[in-house]
Amino acid sequence: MADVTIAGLAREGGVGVETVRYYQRRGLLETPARPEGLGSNGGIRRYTADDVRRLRFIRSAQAAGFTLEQIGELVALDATDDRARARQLANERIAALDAKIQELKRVRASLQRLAHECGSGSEGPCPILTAFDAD
Amino acid sequence: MADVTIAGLAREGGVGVETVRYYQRRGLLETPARPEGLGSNGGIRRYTADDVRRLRFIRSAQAAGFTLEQIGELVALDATDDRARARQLANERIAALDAKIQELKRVRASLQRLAHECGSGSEGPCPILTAFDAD
DNA sequence: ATGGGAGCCGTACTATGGTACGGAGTCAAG
DNA sequence: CTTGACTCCGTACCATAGTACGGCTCCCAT
Repeated sequence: MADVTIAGLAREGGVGVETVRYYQRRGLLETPARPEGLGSNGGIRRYTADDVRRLRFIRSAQAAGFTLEQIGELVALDATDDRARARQLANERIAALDAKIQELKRVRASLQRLAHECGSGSEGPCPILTAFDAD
Repeated sequence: MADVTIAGLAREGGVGVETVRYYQRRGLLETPARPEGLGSNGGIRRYTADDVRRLRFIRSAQAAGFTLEQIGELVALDATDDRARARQLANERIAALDAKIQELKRVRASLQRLAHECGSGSEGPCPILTAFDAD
């Protein structure tokens, strides 16, 4: 993959240009040096496959429930060899994910019950407000 | 359960007083009339078990991923008998939950792999930035 | 009778994660 | 040689979901 401009990077990462800039401001992505001097395209920054990888990492990590602040730590960590810290962060997140998954399953069951109760018959209100009562 | 003041309601719902007020402003909770006239406690509003139920519903629905706006619709819906709409909202959310649960499981697996790779050996960085690459 | 804690209310501020805007420079095509 | 697309940069604005603040009233205990 040839180096790309910020728009290309954004496209590869599935985000908008402004979001890339925002991540740069947050320190999650680096801002490559502007090529200066003659013969340079008007100082347009170029991004590498590495930047794309980083950006995709950010999106996945977000999906995993990390905040941008935590992601910043992870990104920084990648350059170090503090395996213990990396493991710790991962394990904390796994525990949080497990809890979250359980919770989502519970509410899913409640919604299923609600949909079912609202599905049979066709009169009167269905008990929305009590939908989660057995949780 | 005797009727309670706003602080009691908040306590029962596991939220702060300010949050209750916020929900009232959003129209998710009703603001009971202030008892006026002599013999009334200085116009302090009282909340019922029904309000507590409502508040708890809001919290559960939030956990289910509904936004406050959607929750507003659900609460309003409870008073009607539009079963179809209620079912629709529930089913949409179930689908979204299923997707979310799958996604969380995927990233969980990635994190597990990351933790594992960072766990064996104790030298060099672990490949944080590629942790999600197989997703 | 007085001081503290609740309640009431409006308004302002916060955090998170973006999204938009305006001006200036630069490049390529028509 | 102008038009349009894109970059760069700073700054401002947005939505969501709260959280805090200050001023006022009121009741109860000391």
